[in-house]
Parts: sequence; structure tokens; C-alpha cells
Amino acid sequence: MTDSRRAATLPVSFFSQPTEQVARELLGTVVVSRIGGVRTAGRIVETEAYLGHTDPASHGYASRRHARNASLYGPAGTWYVYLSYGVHWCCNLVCEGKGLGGAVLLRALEPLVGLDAMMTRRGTTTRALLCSGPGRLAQALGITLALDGTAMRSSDVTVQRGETAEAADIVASARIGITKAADWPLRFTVRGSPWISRRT
DNA sequence: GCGCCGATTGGCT
DNA sequence: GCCAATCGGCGCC
Repeated sequence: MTDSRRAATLPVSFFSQPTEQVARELLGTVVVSRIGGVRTAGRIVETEAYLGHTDPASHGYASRRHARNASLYGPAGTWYVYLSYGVHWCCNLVCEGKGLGGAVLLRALEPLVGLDAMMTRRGTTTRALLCSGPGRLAQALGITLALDGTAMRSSDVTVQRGETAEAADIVASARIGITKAADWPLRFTVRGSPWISRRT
């Protein structure tokens, strides 16, 4: 195995895989932000796959292409950031890179680095409320529209190799908060993690 | 142009 | 458990 102490940013080829596989393999990797010159980081414990043009719940479904989600059709490893309910930023990583609109939504992290900064940004000292939810984790890392469309490997927010989750420790369940294709089991969580957004 | 809905969250009943 | 915040996309007039 590689030396886990040495940071290794995930290569573009990682994101060139099928979206569902990327969603699974992102569990255990570490998101590192240096937005605003402040270092914050967390281990990914929850993701959701949105498959793009074939997925009714995806922003990349059929003819939903607009200027606003143009980055969703960019190269694998591109950040796609959108505003949810007019209030919260949510961040995705584009997969496959064939212009099919597939991406993985980051839904929860185990906070690892820069907890003070996260607490300031989030307005709470309760650790369980720092990164457990897509809007929360984006706020904790300082993510806004400024990240949208940037290439992960050269952006202010990178994803580093971590301890890979064993397949048996990955739980697949229905995606949260959607009405279309709600029963597709494309939400992935680390079994038993106390940092996920909701109990499975 | 107008109204409704959404990959959410936090505060209040 | 209910609902407001707040904005962009979409359907419909």
C-alpha cells in the first residue's frame, strides 16, 4: 500500500470511471480546502451518485442543460457547485467526462482539520453539525460558486487518497430529499459512521 | 409575467 | 413535526 501519510491528490482517471463506482470509491478519501488561506479538511463518509442524462433526479438529465450547470458537462474531476433552495451551496465532482452529466454529490464528512474555522463558518461548536449534510459541509469548507467549473486537481479544494473503505463497510441506500427516481440505491455511506447526515 | 418546486437547513410550535 | 428563507428553472397564462 502507499504511504498514507503522504498526500496524493486523486488523478483525473479516478473520476473517469462510472459515476456510481466513483461515489463508492470516494468514501474514505479526504477533502482538503485552502479557501481563504484557511486549511480545513474532512474524510468523506457519505456520497450520492447522480447519473446524468439517464437519471431523472440529475441536474444533467435529458435537456436540463443550461449555462448555470455547464460545468456538469465538463471533464472528469471538474467541480460542479449549485445553490440549493436558494440558500445552500452543494458541491459535486463530475464523473466519466464524456459530457453525459454524471456527478457525485458530497453529502457528509468526518471533520479532521481546521475545526475552529469550520465552527466559525458554521456558527456552531457542535461537531456533529459541522459537515453532516451537503449544505453544511460546503459551508464548513468555505465552498461557494467560485469553485464551480474549476478542475479539482488545480483548485483550492482537492481530494486526497485516504483509507479505502472495505466493500462490506459501504451501505447503499435510497437518495435523500428527491422525488424523481427516489428508489434508486445511489446513496453510499460508511457503515456505522456517526458523521453521516441521516441514519440509514 | 406569475407561481410553484427543489439533490437543505435551522428555528419554532 | 411544521415551515420560512431565498433563488433559479420550468410550466403555464
